Amino acid sequence: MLKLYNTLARDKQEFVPIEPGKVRMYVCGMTVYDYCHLGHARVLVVFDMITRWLRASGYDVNYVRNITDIDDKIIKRANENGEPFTALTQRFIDAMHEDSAALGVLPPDHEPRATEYVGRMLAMIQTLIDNGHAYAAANGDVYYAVQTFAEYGRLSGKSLDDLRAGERVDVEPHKRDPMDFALWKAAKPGEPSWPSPWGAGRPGWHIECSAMGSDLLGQHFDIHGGGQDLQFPHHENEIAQSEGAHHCKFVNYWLHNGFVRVDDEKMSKSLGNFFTIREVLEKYDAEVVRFFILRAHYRSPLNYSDQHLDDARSALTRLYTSLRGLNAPMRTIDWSDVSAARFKAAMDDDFNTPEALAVLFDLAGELNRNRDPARAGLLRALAGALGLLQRDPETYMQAGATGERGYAASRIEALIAERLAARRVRDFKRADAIRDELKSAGIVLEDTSGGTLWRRE
RNA sequence: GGCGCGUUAGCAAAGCGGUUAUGCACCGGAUUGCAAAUCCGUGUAGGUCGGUUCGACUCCGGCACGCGCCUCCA
Repeated sequence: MLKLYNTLARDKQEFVPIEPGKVRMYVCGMTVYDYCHLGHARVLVVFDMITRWLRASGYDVNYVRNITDIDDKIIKRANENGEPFTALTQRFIDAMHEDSAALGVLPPDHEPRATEYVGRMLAMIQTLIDNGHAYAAANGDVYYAVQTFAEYGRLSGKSLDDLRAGERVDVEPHKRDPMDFALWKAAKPGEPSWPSPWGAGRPGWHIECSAMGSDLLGQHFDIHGGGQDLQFPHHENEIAQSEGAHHCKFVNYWLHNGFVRVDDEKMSKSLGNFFTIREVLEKYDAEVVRFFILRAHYRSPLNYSDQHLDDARSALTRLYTSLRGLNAPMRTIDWSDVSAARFKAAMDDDFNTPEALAVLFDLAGELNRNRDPARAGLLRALAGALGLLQRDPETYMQAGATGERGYAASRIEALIAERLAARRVRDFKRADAIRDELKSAGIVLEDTSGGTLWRRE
């Protein structure tokens, strides 16, 4: 029985899908004006893991992750670059696809772009006006009137009074209430715009997700996810828009992943303390990064540092080491097996990946003691549910070893052969010199009964 | 100021009202020509003060510290 922490209920709840056997899930994706950083990597990996686990649990999942390809920052950045905004967004969409593929993130079933849904958004805004939830202001903006939605603040646990009393609420003369938010923004000169009944303009950020979600998944669906920072105001506003327009419950379960931090501070564009995915992948194997993310529970904060990545690499190497030289066929998982059952119990408990990984390490230890191919197959199959351990062990061990400062595989093999010859005549001085030379190049040799294996450090 | 979350060993990170988490690092032993890997073993925890309990890291309360949201942010 799958239980998940629902932000809306502030508690773990048993997962009951709207339609038996099916899960409809929407996750807020990226605003594409720059390369994705590690915070984005976490959303990608976490909801990929959740999708994989739901599928492993037998659900038919329809996973939608949108792309915001029109907004203030995109326009600003495109103007700075002197390029059409569409050229900018396409470039970063391509980059995002590269990054997520590297991290082993499966493509979502649908990846709608905001600019493709403007018509749908306009219709929804009109409905909100008709329903008395929205109003067109004199400046051409259209706002949502938060006071008309009684539940406003329920998701984030804030009351309108508290919000208004907040220190940083700016007063906007066209709004009836300081907390009202824009559904449609009137175009300023030189900005990309779409025609509308309220004049040329472009959609507000929040209406995008309401429109895309309801179009692809229906007015009421199972799971909505995203980073913790989207809880307020973005998701709060989505609820107000969707329920205000459709008069039915929007989403049953709200899932929010924790932040990636640097020195105990949130990693973010505005703080400037971010590391892009591609930056990190220059130094670390993508699977190590994925493992690093899944090592922490998805709702906990995750501190980024080279030391933690090094640590993750050593740990992942232990798992791959246990599979070395074993023919581990992928099989259907027998969930009645004790280890498999432990793994399932952990994952069913709000996707407890740290606990699930502990099961994998126990299996690795078991394999090191007893080289049983069937158990190796189980280890790989369980890890596969997390998108891990799917490569050949030697491929993983040797990946990234031949770089600028590394040695080509052929050269390593030649040196190993030379060392073997030296060892045969008990010239250990020469043999050790070769090993030291490779060691300084980041290559570790391991003499086994079956010959000498090598791996990058 | 309002609302919320966290504090576990050297580092990272879980479960659990009483029984080994797990990983990295470290130490002892086995193995090895020496290593590496692996195995066996030891040690290192639960911010602080109080309460509940036969018994609390685990429940309750105070305090301290840290973090997040209240503004674009995954």
